[in-house]
Amino acid sequence: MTRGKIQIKPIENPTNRQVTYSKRRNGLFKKARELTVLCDAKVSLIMISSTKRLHEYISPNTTTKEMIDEYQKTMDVDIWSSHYEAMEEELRKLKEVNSQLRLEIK
Amino acid sequence: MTRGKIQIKPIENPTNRQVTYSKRRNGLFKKARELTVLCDAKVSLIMISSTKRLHEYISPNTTTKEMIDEYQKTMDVDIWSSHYEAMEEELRKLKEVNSQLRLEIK
DNA sequence: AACTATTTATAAGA
DNA sequence: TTCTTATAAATAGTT
Repeated sequence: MTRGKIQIKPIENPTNRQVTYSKRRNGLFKKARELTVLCDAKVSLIMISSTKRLHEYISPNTTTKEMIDEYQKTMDVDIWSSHYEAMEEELRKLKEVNSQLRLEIK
Repeated sequence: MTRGKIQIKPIENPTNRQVTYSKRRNGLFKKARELTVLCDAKVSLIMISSTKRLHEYISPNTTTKEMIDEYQKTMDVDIWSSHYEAMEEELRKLKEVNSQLRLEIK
């Protein structure tokens, strides 16, 4: 981009990669903030670096949960379902035990 | 920014607002893609326009759910809990019935 | 962290 | 919506 155009390909050197990540992360945050204000938009932006650090931006007029709910509704996917699985298993077992107990009473 | 610098404040004219939204949304997508490739990062970007349209970018090496799980872990919030309420109530009732049945057996 | 030469993004106009 | 282009903004390489 400057001092010579770059190719969009993985930066091998870890230090350079981290520096570029920091610079561009800030650039992305700024753009997200501007979009929010200029266009009355809602933006959720979550970034995880190659060193596993997490950074997020969320528009002031919303919440991350609200954005995810909206995403789920619009994309017609059920992002919560896997979280129900353990609970469903517990429910199933309780019902089974319950049936057994009723049989014993008879 | 061009043909004169702009102020970062709400665009009142709905048509202009929509045009700017489209342009900047594409800009943000491009930056998100570049960050992913250059820095081996994971990016989740969800945008909702003032006209309630939703657009998203998710890095190819992850999923929206994985990003949300990571967010939750890092931020130490429980974004799922409100989704469990009905199930928790059902579990509570089943356990109660279960206890009653055990009492009857005795 | 700062600097700056360039590239990139984009506002307004067509 | 899509293209153009003058200008503002972002940023890669350097210090």
